[in-house]
Amino acid sequence: MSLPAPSPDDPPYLRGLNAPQREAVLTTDGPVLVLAGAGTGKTAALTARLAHLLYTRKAYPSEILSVTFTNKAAREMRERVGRLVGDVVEGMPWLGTFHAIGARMLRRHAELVGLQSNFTILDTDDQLRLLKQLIVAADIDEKRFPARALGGLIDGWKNKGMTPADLDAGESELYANGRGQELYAAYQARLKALNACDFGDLLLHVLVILRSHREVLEQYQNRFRYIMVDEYQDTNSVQYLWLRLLAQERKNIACVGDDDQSIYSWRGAQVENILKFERDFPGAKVIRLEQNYRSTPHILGAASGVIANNGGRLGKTLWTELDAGDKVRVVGVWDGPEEARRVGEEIEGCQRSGKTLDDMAILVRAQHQTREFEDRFIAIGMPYRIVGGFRFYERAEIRDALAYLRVVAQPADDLAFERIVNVPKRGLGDKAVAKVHQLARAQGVPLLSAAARILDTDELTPQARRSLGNLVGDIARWRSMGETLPHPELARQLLDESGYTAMWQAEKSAEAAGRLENLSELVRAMEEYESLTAFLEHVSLVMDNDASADDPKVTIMTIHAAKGLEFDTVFLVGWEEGIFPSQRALDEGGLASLEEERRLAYVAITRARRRATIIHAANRRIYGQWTSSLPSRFVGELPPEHVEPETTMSGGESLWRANWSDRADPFADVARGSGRGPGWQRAAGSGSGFTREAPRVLESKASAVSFAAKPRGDITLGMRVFHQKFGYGTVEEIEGNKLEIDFEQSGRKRVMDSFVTTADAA
DNA sequence: TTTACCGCCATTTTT
DNA sequence: TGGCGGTAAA
Repeated sequence: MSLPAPSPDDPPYLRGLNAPQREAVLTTDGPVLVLAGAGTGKTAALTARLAHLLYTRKAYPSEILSVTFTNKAAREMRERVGRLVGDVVEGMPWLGTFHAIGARMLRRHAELVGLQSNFTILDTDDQLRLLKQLIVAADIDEKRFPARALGGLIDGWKNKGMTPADLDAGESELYANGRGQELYAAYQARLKALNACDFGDLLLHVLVILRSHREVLEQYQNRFRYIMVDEYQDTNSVQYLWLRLLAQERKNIACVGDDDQSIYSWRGAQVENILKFERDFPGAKVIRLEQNYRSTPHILGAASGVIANNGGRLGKTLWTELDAGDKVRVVGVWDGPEEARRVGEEIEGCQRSGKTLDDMAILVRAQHQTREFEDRFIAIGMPYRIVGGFRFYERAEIRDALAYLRVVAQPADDLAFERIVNVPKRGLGDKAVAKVHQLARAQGVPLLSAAARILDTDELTPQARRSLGNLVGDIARWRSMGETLPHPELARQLLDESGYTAMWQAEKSAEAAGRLENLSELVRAMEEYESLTAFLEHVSLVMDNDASADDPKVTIMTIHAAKGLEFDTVFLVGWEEGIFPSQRALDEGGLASLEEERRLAYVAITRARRRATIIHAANRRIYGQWTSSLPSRFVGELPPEHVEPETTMSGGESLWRANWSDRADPFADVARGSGRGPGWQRAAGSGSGFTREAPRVLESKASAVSFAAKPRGDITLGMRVFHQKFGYGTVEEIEGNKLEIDFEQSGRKRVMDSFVTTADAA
C-alpha cells in the first residue's frame, strides 16, 4: 500500500505525523504491530488511529476496543481522542484498562461464573485478610507460609489463565507442601460465597466465559470491529489469550509496544507476546517508529548504550533531529543525605534559571527511597509530589469509610462488615465476632444476616447484644436512607451517626486532623459519581487519586510509575549495586531479571527530554545500618562519549571506571550475591584513596526567598498552625513563603506555608 | 476487651 | 530504621 503524501487537505489528526506514524494510523484493517521506541510519538499515533476510525466511519465508538494498562494512560487517551473528535469520545465504553473492561464484561455475564452482577471487587488488602482466614482454617502455620506468599502465587496463576483445576502438582507444591491447589480452590469458593472477585478474576473469569460460551464470544467478536492495545509488551497470558479470542474473527488488531520497555514480567507479563505476534497473526504488518521527538542525542545515546547489553531484542535504531544538548551527568556522592541535598540544590538552581518544578522529576527504583528526598525537601521548603506510595484509597480511614459504604451497598460483603464491626470500639471484640462467624458458617449466610439472627439468641453478653443490635439497626436504616438521599449526603450522615468521625475528633494526635480532612475529601469525591455503586466501582479499579495539579511541584516517583511520562530534567538516583539493579532481582531471577532491570534503566534515562543526572552514593543506610556500596554496573555501561562524570569524593570516578569498564563479561557477577567487588572493599576499607571530603554544602543562601512564591498572608507570628506531617505548632518566624515552626511533637522545622493550615480551620 | 509494650521481622515494582 | 504482630498486664 502506498501512502498518500502529506497534503494541506489532511484531516486534522494526521497533521504533524511522520511517514511511519501515518502508516500506523492508516493501516486500519488486518493485524498490525507497531514497534514504538521511547518517545517516538506512540500515543500520538494511537490516538490518531482511533480518531481516523471514527472520522472515516469505519466503526462506531462502541465498536472499538482499546485497552491500556494504567488508568493514567486510559485517561490520557480519552482526553486526546476527545480533542481530535469531540464529544464522540464520550460514547466509547470500551476504552479503558484491561481490568476496567474486564469488570464491565463480567458484570454483564456474572451469572455464568456463579456471581451476581453487583459483585464486589476486592483489593489486595481484602484479599490478604481473606487468605489469612483460610490459612488459619486449614491449620497451616501462617508464619512459615505467609498469606502474601499465597496471594502472590494465586495472582500468578490467574495471570497465566489457570483456574484451580488447571494446576499441576508442581504448581501446587509451591505452597505449604503441596496444598496450593486446595487453598486456591477454597479461596475461589469463598469469593463466590462473598459475591466478590479480586483483580485477577476480572480477567480470568472473562477468559473462562469466552472460552466456554460460544455465543458470548461471538457477540464480542462481532461487536469489536477494531481492537487496539497499548503497551503490548506488558500483556500477560490471560490478557493475551483474551485478545487472541476476541481478535480471531476479524483480525483487525493493532498492538503497540516496545520490547525494550517491558518491565512488568514480575506481574506475569510475557515479552514473548510481542515477539510472537507475527506468528499468531500471519500477514501482520510490522511498523517501526524510530524517530524520537523527546530526548537529546546524548540522552538517547546513553540509553541505547545501556540497553545494547541486553540479548534477544527486536532491535530498533532510535534517532533524533534535536541538538546534541548536555551530556548525561554521572555524579558520585558520599552518602544518601548528600544525594538528597545535592538534588535539592540542583533543583533550586534550575528554578533560578527560570524552569518550572513541574518539568523536573526524581526517579527511584523502590518506593522507600523517596523518604530521603521527602525529608530534605520538607527541610528546605521545596514543594514536591510523591506519586504512588500510600495512595489515597489505601489510607486506613478511607478504607474504613468505604467499608461502611460497602456494607450498606452490598449486604453480603463480609470483609467490609468485619472491618467496621468494632470500629469505632463498640465492645464487640474477637469473642463476639467469633460467635457471629460461627452462626454464619452454620447457617450459610453472610455475617450481617448472622448478626441479625444472633440477636434473638442468648449467645452474646447483654451489652454486646445491645451494641450489635444498634449496629445492625443502623445499617438497615442507612440502607433505606440511601434510597432517598444523594449518596454523598448518605456518606456524611453515616460517618457521623456511626461515631466514626467522632472517633477521630476525639483523638488529638497530629494525624487525626489530616484523617478528618481526608474523609471530607472522600465525600467530596463521591459527588462526581452517579451512584454509590458507580463510586465504589471507581474506587476499586482506579486506586489513584488525581491529585489536582495546582502549584508547581517536583515529582518524586518510581521508575515504573514514570513509564510513559517525560520531564525536561530528570534525576536518576541510587544507581548502586543492590539498589539498582536490585539485590532481589539479582538473587532470584538471574540473567532474565538483570535484563529487566536494565530495561528499567533504559526507561528511566529515556524519560528525560533535556537533562539527565545519574547519582550514586558510596554509603547508604540500609535497615538502619551503614553499608558501603558500589556504583551500579549500569553506570559502567553508559558510553563514555555521552557522559560527563563528576564526583564530590577524591578518587571517586576512577574507582567505578576501574570496576566496570574493563570487565569482559558484563554479567560476570550476577550470581555473586552481594555484588560488592574486592576492589571496592579495598578502596572503601583502606581509608586511603577514598577519603571523605567535607561534602560541598553550597549552603542554600539564594534558596530562601528569591524565586519563591508570594507568601499567603493569612499567617502571622505566634499563630498556632497544623501541618500534615508534623502536627500542631507555633509560628516562630516568617520569611517569604517559608515558616519556621516550633512543632509540639517534632520540634523546630522550616516548612512551606502552603503545607500548613491554621489550627482552628483544621 | 483493650491497651501498652516489646521484640521480632523484613524490605521492589502494581492493575 | 520502623512497622507490625504477639503477648502480658490493667
